[in-house]
Amino acid sequence: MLISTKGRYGLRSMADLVLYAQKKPVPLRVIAERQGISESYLEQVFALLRKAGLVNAIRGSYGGYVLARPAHQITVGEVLQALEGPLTLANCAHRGGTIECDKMDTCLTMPFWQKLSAKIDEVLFSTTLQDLVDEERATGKRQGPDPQAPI
Amino acid sequence: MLISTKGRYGLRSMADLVLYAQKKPVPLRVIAERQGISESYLEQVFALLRKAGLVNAIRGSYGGYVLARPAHQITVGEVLQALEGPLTLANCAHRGGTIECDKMDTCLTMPFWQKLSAKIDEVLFSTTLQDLVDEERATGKRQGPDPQAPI
DNA sequence: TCTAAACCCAGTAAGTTGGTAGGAATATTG
DNA sequence: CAATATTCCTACCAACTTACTGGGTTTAGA
Repeated sequence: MLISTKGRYGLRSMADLVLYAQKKPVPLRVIAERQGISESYLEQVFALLRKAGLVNAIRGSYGGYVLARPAHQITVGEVLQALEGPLTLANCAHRGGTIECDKMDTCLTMPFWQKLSAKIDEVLFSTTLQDLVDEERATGKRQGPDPQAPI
Repeated sequence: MLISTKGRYGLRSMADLVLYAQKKPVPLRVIAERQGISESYLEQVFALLRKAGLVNAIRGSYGGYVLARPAHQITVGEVLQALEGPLTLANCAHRGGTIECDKMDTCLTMPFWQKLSAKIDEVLFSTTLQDLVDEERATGKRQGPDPQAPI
């Protein structure tokens, strides 16, 4: 399992926000209940998301969390990077360049890691939160109220 | 860092075998020295590779390891799977099907994990050890003797 | 003022990582 | 047969990570 619960819970929670935080902020208690996740653990997840500027918090009663940007402007890669740290496969293959590897000249595997990383980034940073819920709508799995429906 | 040293050391060692184990077995001591890896740690890596049927061991003096199959018949995916265990991103996305997820019906992220896993597997299981050294030859980085050269 | 929420920090049990150490079994060479 | 070089096996370890739990503080709406 390459992605920890932090990343998986966080991504599910962000998708949850897309669906349910259109009109007003959603409190963690509700997300935790709906997604079956410990609320105090989710706190730590959202602390990271907030620090990364992906969600805005509204404190006090009737508060909660909302997306900081429209769903189609937040990529899955941004979310996972905020929660899991840099998504590198090896030191020699990470977004934006190469770092510290004394064997760069002779390493037989570096080009492979870089190629794989590029492929992964291609998916991660081209898929947005909107894509997640759109796919869901297309297959007709979703349960909650239609967030796009006029009220 | 999604791939641990076991996977990275192992892949580098397998590439090393492609280059240097054409005529006779290569002892761990030599690989460890050439790749700058602890020999006793490499032992554990090669125990896994042997159990996965990817290398054959020759015991005793003048022994060592050789590839169990030609380099173009061993994929990077096989090597990493033997060393890292199943390369799944989440429970709901692993090679050959879906397992235990009580939220399958409503999970917004499952299709994404499956799509990403498929992309990764595409690279992992279409790249062979031979491809690693071929790329190396193309860019002219390699140092050792040409294993394809007639003797 | 009551209450519901975000926020913050500390701790923790279990598992993983990246090794080290010591020795037993096996095969080759002299 | 003896010496040597190798694989093979098991146990151990310290540091780190994971997936939480708990206790309290601050903030804002009714």
